Amino acid sequence: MTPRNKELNEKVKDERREQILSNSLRLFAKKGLAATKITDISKATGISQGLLYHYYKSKDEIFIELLREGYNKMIEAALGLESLPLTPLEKIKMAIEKLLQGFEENKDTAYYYLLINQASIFEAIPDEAKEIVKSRSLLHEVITRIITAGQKDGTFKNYDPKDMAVVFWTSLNGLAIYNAIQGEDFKPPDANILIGIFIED
Amino acid sequence: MTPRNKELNEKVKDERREQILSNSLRLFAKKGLAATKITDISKATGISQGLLYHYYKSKDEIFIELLREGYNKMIEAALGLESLPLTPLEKIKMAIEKLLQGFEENKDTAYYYLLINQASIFEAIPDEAKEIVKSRSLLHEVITRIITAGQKDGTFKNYDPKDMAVVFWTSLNGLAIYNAIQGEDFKPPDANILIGIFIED
DNA sequence: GTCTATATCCAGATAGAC
DNA sequence: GTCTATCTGGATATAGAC
Repeated sequence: MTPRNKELNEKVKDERREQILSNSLRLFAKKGLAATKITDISKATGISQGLLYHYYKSKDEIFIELLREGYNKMIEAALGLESLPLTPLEKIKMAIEKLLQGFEENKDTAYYYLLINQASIFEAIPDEAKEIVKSRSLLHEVITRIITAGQKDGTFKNYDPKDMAVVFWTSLNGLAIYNAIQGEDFKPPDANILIGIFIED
Repeated sequence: MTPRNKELNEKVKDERREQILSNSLRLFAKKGLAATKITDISKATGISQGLLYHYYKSKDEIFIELLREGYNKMIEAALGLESLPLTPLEKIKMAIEKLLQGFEENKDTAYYYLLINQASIFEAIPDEAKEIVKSRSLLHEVITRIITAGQKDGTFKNYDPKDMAVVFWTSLNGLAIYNAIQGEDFKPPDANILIGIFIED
């Protein structure tokens, strides 16, 4: 086998792994880890159940990889947002709008939220998954910093910034769930309603 | 067997059923329907696995009964709130405070939320459970009516009342989830933060 | 009513042929 | 790489003894 073919094969393998991940994300989000059968995933991907083990060594491994992926995306987005040359208010507005828009345009965004929720709430998930969700506090910290800055410059209300960050995240999480439940019927609420948490308008 | 004994036996049976329900609620909320094994429930209740089938004919039946119970409690609470002789603002304040307080004092309140979420999100739940969660819209309608009244009397902001009801419910739902995740560490955020969704303060 | 034993089924994972 | 066949374990539900 020439190096060229080797490279091509690797690419094909990666693509197949991508397909598996993508199908698993939807299934895990809509059925939950325990209720999603390995055959559900193989059927959705159009391969035999045995072949799936050629790409991943267990159902848990797929779940963990997706969870890690989801977390990384969120943390990157949060840190990216924080570093933009914007006022705190503009940052919060942008976060809310981007997320609501993301929910509407691409179901994957909301699916990742559902995965993280599962991993956070449920006890019966792999240890490695539990480890990943512990980093949740990082996201709270980013938002808390932005809120504190917004209070310093006088634009934000003066409640405990940690409380405000909790309300911020739990509200968006609640909306992600609502979006997943509504499916195609989802219509995002006016972003200004949520911004009322932070400022007088 | 005298009627007196019959009555007593019925009572004992009801109590045992109550214990099973109570343990199942916690387990279903924390592990999910699919990952909760019938032996988990019997162990928690301190009875043999076989005996459980004397009280309920399947795991699904227990789940459905709990779901129905949770819904009835919420709808009763919502309708009760609506009929109180209070202003719309007072009603909303009361709803938020009572719920946050309920989350803190009694984990069952949040567990019911988690059950309803599972039933709403997951596809792999019994048909009868799906039917129950369809009545969710009733709760939205009650809050929408209160919001509309608050807009008429000029105290509430003038966004689409349906959007505001969505934000209201999804926020509280998000907080219920957060509470369940935090467990004993849960400290409810200042209720006034949420009230900022509705009014200028 | 309560338990232990067991029938039945199904799912995760592996083995081996092509 | 891909499939079919199979092993193994575990979970639901039932049966039957006490």
